Amino acid sequence: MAASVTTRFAPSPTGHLHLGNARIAIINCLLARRHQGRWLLRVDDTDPARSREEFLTAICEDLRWLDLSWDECIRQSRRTDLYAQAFAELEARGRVYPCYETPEELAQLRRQQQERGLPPRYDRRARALSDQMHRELARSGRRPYWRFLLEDREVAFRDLVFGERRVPPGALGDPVVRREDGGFTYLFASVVDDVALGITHVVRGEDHLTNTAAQIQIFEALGAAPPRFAHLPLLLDAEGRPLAKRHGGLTLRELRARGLEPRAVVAWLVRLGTGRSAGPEDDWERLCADLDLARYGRQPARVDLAELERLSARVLHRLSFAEVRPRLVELGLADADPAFWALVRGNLSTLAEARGWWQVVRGVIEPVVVDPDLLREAAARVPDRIADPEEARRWLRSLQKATGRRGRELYRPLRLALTGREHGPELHLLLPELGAERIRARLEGRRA
RNA sequence: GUCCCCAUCGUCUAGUGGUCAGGACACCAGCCUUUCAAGCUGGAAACGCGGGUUCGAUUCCCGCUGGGGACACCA
Repeated sequence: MAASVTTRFAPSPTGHLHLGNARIAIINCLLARRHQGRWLLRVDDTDPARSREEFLTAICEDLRWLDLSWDECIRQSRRTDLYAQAFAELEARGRVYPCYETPEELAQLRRQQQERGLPPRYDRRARALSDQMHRELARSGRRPYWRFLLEDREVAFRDLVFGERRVPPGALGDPVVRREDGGFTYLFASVVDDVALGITHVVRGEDHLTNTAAQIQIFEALGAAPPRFAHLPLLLDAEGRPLAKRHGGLTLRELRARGLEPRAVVAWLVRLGTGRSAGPEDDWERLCADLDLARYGRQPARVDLAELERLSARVLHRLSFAEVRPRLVELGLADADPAFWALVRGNLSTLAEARGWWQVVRGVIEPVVVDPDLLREAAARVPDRIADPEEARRWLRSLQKATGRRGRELYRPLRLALTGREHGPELHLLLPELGAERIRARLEGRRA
């Protein structure tokens, strides 16, 4: 019954998901899971002009990348019968009315109102049309578009993020619910679906906040109790510009291409705006357990990609070999083993960097020689085998004695020769993985 | 243009008519360490501006500025 929670994520397939969309999706999913409820993917493809199948495919792919799985996928384009039925109900109750203005006329009306310092709002002029005129318009082939007749009363509701909201009568114009082409608008279809699907919590972006009062009236006109609403402030980029106005850079696809860990993206997005920071230990259960809509602030939060990238690296460092194995295979590292992963993971910022280390550990690299004398000495002393870190330590200590070098003086040249890099795993852990042959060759400055 | 929301360290935020204005992430330093990372310890860092109200405002009110959202036969 009403004990359960049902939420939905309602993207329109008109573009790729960006961080802001993803945040809404995740929070909806988390809220449902937290209450053992249902999370639905509702595809808002009521606008045939802008919706594209390939975007839907991409959206699903992106959600799966984040490891979000929906209980059901609903496509609004296949539910027009349902909307028509609800529309007929409203028509029977006199809550919708036909209008005939052209887009140009409406634009002109808005312009005139603005010039007079008035808010642009539909003036219900079509309500004044006589039956006679309706007949004439119909005969001339004009098809109407339809508006929902708002009641002149205050609408009050409590938003889970924005708090008590009161929308005075007259603050809103009658919303369009059906287009001239017969299609239903988002505003209307959304309500009908929320009723039909038993949505209990509508969590969406702040851009929908002003729709809410009108939608509440539609819920009520349909004889349904409105769900709970939570509107989250939109996200801004590092420069403080709205994400939606960006050309790119912050879509999920781009972040994935950049090598970010999906688990980091999820945790970071959920915590953003709450004052609590995300850590690598924040798995799904943890995020679920302390989700609290009331903790989100009302001001738009900024996206700091550098922060996300840091978190991503820390998440990566904790992944087990079993978890990354399939991805290593995808990277062409089918032979990678647990020892390799344990050795290098702490030095990665993205998984793709493992390839470079694979070259270092099991492949061929060009040594960097900065201290030939030292390296020659070291090469001459490489034992036949270095089986484990303990033996490696012993050898390094012996080198210390033999060369009189210690600390950085000793280790930096060795590291550069052996790995070609300034930084990396600790040498005593690395040496056994390299093997004596490779070590000797690289210390001698040979490509190996 | 009209309406709504917001304004505290770099960032996300907590908070109060009298507080050492707290935390987290980032940052800086020290320790540790063969490097990086991690870890530990310490440090620097904020109440947008102008008026009120008040014995006293970061807190309450007004204005300004700034930011966000809405005002589509888009969603």
